[in-house]
Amino acid sequence: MYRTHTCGALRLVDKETAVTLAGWVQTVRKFGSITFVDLRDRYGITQLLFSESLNELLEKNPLGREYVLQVKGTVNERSNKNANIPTGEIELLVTGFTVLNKSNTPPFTIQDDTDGGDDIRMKYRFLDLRRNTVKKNLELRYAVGRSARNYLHENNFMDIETPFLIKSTPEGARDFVVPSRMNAGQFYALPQSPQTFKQLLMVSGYDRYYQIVKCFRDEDLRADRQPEFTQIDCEMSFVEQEDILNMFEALAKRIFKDVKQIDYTDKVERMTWEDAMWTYGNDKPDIRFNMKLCNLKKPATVFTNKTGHADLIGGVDFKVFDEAETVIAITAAGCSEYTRKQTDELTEWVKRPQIGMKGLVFIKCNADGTFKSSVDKFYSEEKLKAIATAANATAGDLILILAGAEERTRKAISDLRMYIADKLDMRNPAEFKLLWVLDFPLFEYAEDDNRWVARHHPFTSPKPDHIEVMISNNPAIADAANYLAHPYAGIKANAYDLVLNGNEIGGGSIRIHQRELQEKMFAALGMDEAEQQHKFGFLLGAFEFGAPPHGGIAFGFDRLCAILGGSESIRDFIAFPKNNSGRDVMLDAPGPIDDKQFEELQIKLDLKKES
RNA sequence: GGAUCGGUAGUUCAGUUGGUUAGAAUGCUGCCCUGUCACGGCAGAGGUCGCGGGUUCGAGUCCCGUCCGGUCCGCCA
Repeated sequence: MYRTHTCGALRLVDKETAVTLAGWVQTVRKFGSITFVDLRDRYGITQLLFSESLNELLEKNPLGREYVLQVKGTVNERSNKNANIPTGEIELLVTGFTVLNKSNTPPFTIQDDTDGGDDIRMKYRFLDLRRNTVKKNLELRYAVGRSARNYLHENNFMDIETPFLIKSTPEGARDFVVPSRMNAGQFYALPQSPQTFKQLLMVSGYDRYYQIVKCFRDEDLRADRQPEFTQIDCEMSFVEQEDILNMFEALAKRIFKDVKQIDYTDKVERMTWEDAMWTYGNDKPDIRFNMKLCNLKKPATVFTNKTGHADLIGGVDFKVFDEAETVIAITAAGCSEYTRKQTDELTEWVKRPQIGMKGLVFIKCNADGTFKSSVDKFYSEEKLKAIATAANATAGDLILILAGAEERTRKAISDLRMYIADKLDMRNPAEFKLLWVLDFPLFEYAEDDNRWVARHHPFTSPKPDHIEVMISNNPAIADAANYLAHPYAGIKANAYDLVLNGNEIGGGSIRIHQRELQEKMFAALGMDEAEQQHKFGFLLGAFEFGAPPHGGIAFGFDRLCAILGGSESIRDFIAFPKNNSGRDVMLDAPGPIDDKQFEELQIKLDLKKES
């Protein structure tokens, strides 16, 4: 038997017990003729005490960092206790030991506050994973998964595996492809999600399905995006949107409870996509803080029932505003005392290429009720006051205004809102606030191809009221410049996103389950009958054999874990993540393959040269 | 596809207008130390300054290219 206890198990009640421990040497502290060693495993750290009698043995078998050690001894009450660790009241008085394996000196220290940078830690990820901080993240991930599985199991969901080797359907994200040896010249694709399979499972009658499953997308990466990532993938039959929202906000609450011991009793707020875009300029707003947008001008299009305060800045006062498609203000509470340097910094921030605005207008609402703005020479005190009232600003606040093309300005002011909120510590990492965003547009206009693309995916059903519009209109876009006038632009989907603190953690929809509507949808996306049959014939066929009404949702598991763990990056919540370029720096993957492999695949490599 | 920041000791970093022998901390090695737990003290080893080219009397420092890493935009149904 290698060990009788783990390194986190022993307490004062075990005093005098003879035990055997095994683990890794964390540190060796030689202190004259006695030696302290911290022995570490997954469960904790136990201090070992080597007395003078063992010095000869220690000289023959020296110990170094990360050596794998088996020790026999008796549990001893410490004379100096350490309140910082659970085993701090005891130590093991060593009677004998065996070095099970030696170790090279690790390239970075295996400690919470490691001296290693990301690069070296990823290269030696197996050592990084020994660190407590990384281990805690993986434990959190395991807890989230367990909580989700328990909840879904209790609600009759059944875990069913779906295949990884499937067919490429270049709609949406790029597929990772895998060549088939037995079918020379043909390729599998790795699934971007098990979407069609879970729908087929609904047709098969497995009315509540879930899977915690890897998905693959060959797109460029970010701190919160990996080429292979994990979803909590769910689908239900005989449900309406309301059923799904209730079922899965309860799942989110359950995870909060199990993992963070948070009783999320508040009702989860709901907001239409239009309201989210209008009020926050963003389809995944962080609603932990207010700072709503004030549209100073009626927007050109997009919104059907929204009007801005056109009268406040209409006319011929300030050319930049008068000519801009959109003018939007936000109020930074209590910032009227910002110095020139601080406002300049904000201006520089919005002028960065990533934001891409030409400038920033600000109005200081002074404590005495007067105003000081960068547009004083264009606007009267009365007008500034009217703007302040509209922007919900009071004395002591700072109003920030961006103007420009609608889409860009909306995105910029939304980014600025988050930037200001971070600056003012309005995003409390210990607070969690969920939000359902509903009624997304069904279609998006793809300028490059002058056609419609599915905003969510092509299996999403339109709102019942909008089905008629979809069926009775031709999807062809005659006037590309005025695509928003096309009836399809206004069609809303039975789709919903679950947003947590400004992050999309889940998204789904009520699906199409009738062949005719699905065909119409494919046609709207520019697929003719032959292409539909070739790519999705199996699904269209299945819909003719009693497909029930159904819908579902998928949660981004890695991202959810990162948010619950208080991190921006999902990499620390994945045991073996890829880097920014999609490489595994530990394996040095991807890499070339042998000529023999090419031969078996009957493939000849002919890389296209860059022009 | 694009923007931007970085690459100097095992590791994390500093390195001034280009100027003698490239530093610190930590880790590592040796010696001393019987209550440490970020132990302490003394001594020591450790560098193709990512790579290639250029400018210069002289390049870690300036220029060009390239590779690698971080972040972001596009992209991510």
